[in-house]
Order: sequence, then structure tokens, then C-alpha cells
Amino acid sequence: MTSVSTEPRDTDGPSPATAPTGGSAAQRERRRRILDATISLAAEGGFDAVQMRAVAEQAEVALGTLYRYFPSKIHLLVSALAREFTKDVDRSAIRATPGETAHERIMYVLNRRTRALQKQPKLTEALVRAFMFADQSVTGEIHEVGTSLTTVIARAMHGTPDHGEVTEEEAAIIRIISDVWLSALISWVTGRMDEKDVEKSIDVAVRLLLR
Amino acid sequence: MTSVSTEPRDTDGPSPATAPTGGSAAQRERRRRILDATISLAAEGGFDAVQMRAVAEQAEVALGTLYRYFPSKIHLLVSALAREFTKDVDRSAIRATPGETAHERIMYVLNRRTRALQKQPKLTEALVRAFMFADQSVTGEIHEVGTSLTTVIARAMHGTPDHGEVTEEEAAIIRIISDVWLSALISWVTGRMDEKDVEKSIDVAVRLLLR
DNA sequence: GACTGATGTAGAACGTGTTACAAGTCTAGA
DNA sequence: TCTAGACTTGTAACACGTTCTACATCAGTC
Repeated sequence: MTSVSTEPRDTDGPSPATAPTGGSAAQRERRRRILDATISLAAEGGFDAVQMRAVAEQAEVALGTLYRYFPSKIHLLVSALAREFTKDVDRSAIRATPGETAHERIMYVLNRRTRALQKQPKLTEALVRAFMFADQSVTGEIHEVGTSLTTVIARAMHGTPDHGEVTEEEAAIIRIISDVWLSALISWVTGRMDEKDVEKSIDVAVRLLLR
Repeated sequence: MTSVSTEPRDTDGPSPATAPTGGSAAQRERRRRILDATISLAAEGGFDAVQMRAVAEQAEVALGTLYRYFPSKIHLLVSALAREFTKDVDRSAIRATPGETAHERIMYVLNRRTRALQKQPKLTEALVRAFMFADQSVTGEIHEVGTSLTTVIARAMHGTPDHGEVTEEEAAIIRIISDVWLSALISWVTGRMDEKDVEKSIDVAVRLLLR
């Protein structure tokens, strides 16, 4: 795998469908097919099974087209992750998180999400490893994922879908919780932690940070 | 890049120099040359510049030999990281860490190490990304790195080279600090944080956790 | 309807991680 | 010293991410 250099790619202009929205209906449809194929292949065989030729074939686009939409395998996978996370955010906006205390609510949302990921270990492995391997050129997509995660945790912290302002201290706490969650997730993906460990490690972090 | 499957490799027995010690003098010497070449290439051009053929050539071993010593590029880079970290641990054993409080001492060691890494951005990029991308087959080397980091922080926490027992709570705190530090490091490597951000994010975590 | 530029297609080609193989070299033990 | 087996070498081959090229298609403009 070759990581993309620091320089931006000298494309002939904006890509046709870099953003989830925009482009013609056919283009949005192609983009969807590509991401669906990515998720499907990843769910079956993990990171290695997401082969660009296979994605192109399953999505019924040419290889060149795939690369026009997503400039690398990492972009592709992180975009897929971003799409999944965005769904979660939308869901969390609908209703208040159950739980008496901030601790309980945060654990509720993180555990729910963790268990959802653990039900599809291969998929999670693919997405998490791509996320961790991403370099500078993927900043946009990475940021999208980070924002989703932050939003969901902030909502859980306050217990209401419309979290007001978060203080600077709260923002710092949320960032730390995210870091711990991601670290735990990657430890789980690579077999260095089991499911109990993940849950416990997050619980301890939340407890220590919210006391 | 192809990640190694879940199954262990069916080697014909133990590798000649998987561990830093053991093997003949010539083998330890080869291992050293290989890791030196790795560090040197990484320092110059980062992850992409560590090409297996180039490493083999610079270390003056055949490609097949390189693979006999390190079964993949990731193993190679994480082993290099482990060697560097081990040096640090040895150094930290020599004398007490300066600083009045645990907070000060922990910040002292982490900042010192962070700044050392930041002086060689390409090298750090290579090592950190390899660490993050590592899969199940690299568990041993990863664990070595984790242990080094934990030891150094534990020593700083207590302020003496011979840290006694760490309580379970302390161990949890140390793990969280490590997670935050690694996350910050990867954010820095990929240009999502600058040096000040890294320092601050760790400072906040340590403050919140040790209060 | 014909032209034009952007987009899509099919497939070859290239680079680098990884594996395979045949032949040379070194080492321990008879 | 001789031999068996492990280790090393040099090189070719393979897989997959990525790039490139030639051609087809489609949308908008005249």
C-alpha cells in the first residue's frame, strides 16, 4: 500500500462525488453502490478482502471510476465508516438517551455501539484499521468521524438530543473518552483485549473522568 | 500490503532471531544491521521509504533473510519501535524523574519523549503508523512496546526508578494516559494536531485523572 | 442533429510487499 | 575430515493498490 503524499492530488478539478451530496442522481447512486460493496466485502473478509478490483466489480463500476470517487482504499474505507457513524448520529438525535447519570448514559451509548461493532468483527477490523492507518490526505473524512463520535457522547453526557454548549472541560473529557474507546477498539480488533476488557476499560475511564 | 491471517505461520520451527537475544553472534549482528537500516530509511523518508528491498540492500542481507528475521514490514517497524522504547526504559531506570508531583513527573517524561519523536517526524510517522496498523500476528512486539511505556509512566508516577506495586486504579490510569498519548501522537503525525495540542491534550488527561 | 467537454469503461501496466526456489555456505557432530 | 541440516543468497514470480491509455457515452450548447 502506498500512502498518499503530502501534496494534494492535482486533479482536473473537483471530483464528481467527493461529498455524499451533490452530483447527479446517477452519481449519488454510484457512490452508494460503491460504499455498499465496500461494507459487504469488509463484513465478509475484513480489510484484506476489500480489494479495489472486487469493490469495482461488485459495485458495477470501472476501476477508474472507483478511483475517481475515492482516491485510495483508505479513503474508501474511512468514508464507509463515516457513513455508518453518521447514521448513528441521526438515530441519537431522535430521542433522549436512557440512564440516570452521565456515566450511565455514556456507557449506554458506547456499549451499544461497541456491541454492534463486535457483532461484525471483520467489518470492524477493516474500518478501524483503515481509520488508524489514514494519513494527512484523509483529514476530511477522519474529522467527520470524530465529529459524529463527539456529538453522540456530548448528547449522552447531557441526556438530551439537543446538547447545549459544552464547556471546554467537557470537550476535553469527551476527547479523552473517544481516545480510550478507539484504543480499546483497536486492541479488541487485534485480539489484545476481549469484549469484557473493552467495556471495563471504558467504564474506568468514564468513572475517573466524571467523578 | 497484505496483513497476516489469523492462523500462525507454519514455520519450520522457531525463527533464527525472532528475539533480540539468542542466535549466533552473526545473527544478532544481522538483526542489528536490519533494524539500523530500517530506522535510517524511516528517518529519511517515512513509512513509504521503508521498502523491504531497500532495507535488505542497506543491511546487506538477502530479501529472503530479511523475511526470515521479520515476517512482514509491520513486524519490522514495530520491532524497531520496540527497540527504541526499550532504550528509553533502560535510561529511565538509571535515575529518579525530576518533578515535585506525579503530574509534573509524568508530563516531564512524556513531553521529553514527545519532543524527541517530533525532532524526527518521518521516523515517527513510520513507527506510529506501523504500530497502529499492526494486526494480531504482531501481538508480541506490540506488547513489548506497551510494557515499556507502562513501566516508564509508572516510574514517573512514583518518582523512583524502582516503582513498587502499582494498584489496580493506578494501572488503569496509566493505561488511559498511554491511550491518550498514542492518540495524540497519531493526530500529530497525520497533521490533525500541532505540537502544542499534543502537549495540552496529555496535560489535561493527566490533570483530570490524577486529581 | 452535430460538437464539445466531462464522465465512465475496459484493460494494460507499474511498483512494492510477499512468496518460492535453486544453489551456495556455515556449523555441529560423527 | 566429512556429512547432514540449517541458514543465506540471488532471483524470479505473484498479488494487489494504483496509474495510465484509448475509446464509449452522456449532457448541455450551438
